[in-house]
Amino acid sequence: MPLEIRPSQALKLWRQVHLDLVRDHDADLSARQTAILLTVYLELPPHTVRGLAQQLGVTKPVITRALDTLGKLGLLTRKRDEADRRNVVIQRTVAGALAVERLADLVTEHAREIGGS
Amino acid sequence: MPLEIRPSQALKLWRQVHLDLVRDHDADLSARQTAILLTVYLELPPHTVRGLAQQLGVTKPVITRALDTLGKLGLLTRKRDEADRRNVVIQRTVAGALAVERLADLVTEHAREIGGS
DNA sequence: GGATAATGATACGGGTCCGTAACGATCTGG
DNA sequence: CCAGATCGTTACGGACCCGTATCATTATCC
Repeated sequence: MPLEIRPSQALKLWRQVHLDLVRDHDADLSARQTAILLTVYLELPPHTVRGLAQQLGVTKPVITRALDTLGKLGLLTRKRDEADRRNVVIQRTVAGALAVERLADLVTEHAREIGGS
Repeated sequence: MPLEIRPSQALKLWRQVHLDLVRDHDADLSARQTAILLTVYLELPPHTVRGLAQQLGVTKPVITRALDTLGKLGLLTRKRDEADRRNVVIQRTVAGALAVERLADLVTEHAREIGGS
């Protein structure tokens, strides 16, 4: 059973959630950073720099820098892979899980408000 | 009739759309820029710097700079208000309307894909 | 008309991010 | 064991954005 949503509703939803994110002084994440954050929290581990770069279609330094920022915000951490010490494994944090959960609530709540318009 | 969506679906939707935005090399807009763009295209004109600053809860230079960027991308333009020449009216553009429409399609399409999960 | 208020833009010092190119560390295979 | 491949990070010059304070322009009101 598909999720029914019309273009006009989609835009209202997108706008309202972004307004909330901005007004709550949640860090002003870019589209790239958001994509990385959600990929780490929704897809099965392990997550590596190279893997994320491939999934997003960007270069590795872009991922490294985004991880610097997201790490500074406490939304995730890095750990050396002991099996193959060339790799770095990106791990979730409590703060990151809370932020993602909060985003989910924001979206669902605004979706309910919008309703049939 | 409210728009039914569960938190897990909301997150999947949010991630998929952001992944598409990143992969298509659509300009990597921040949450603030997105909020401004959608406000201009969804709310009734006229839009001013001061009005947008109030709605987003940010200072005026933030709006000015965002308009610089969005203007450079061709997504909207500024025009002096002839009635009160202190004001600047933010106007929509064809390219901006297309980008917004494309975002709407992206959201609706991914919503359909996600369905009952 | 002249003081006051309001609007949007700009200056500033500091931080972040960009893409390209190079780098050190680590693994792999002959 | 050592050349080559692979991983993530860093260096670099340039562009953008931040928040605060200030600016020029325009309108208002006595």
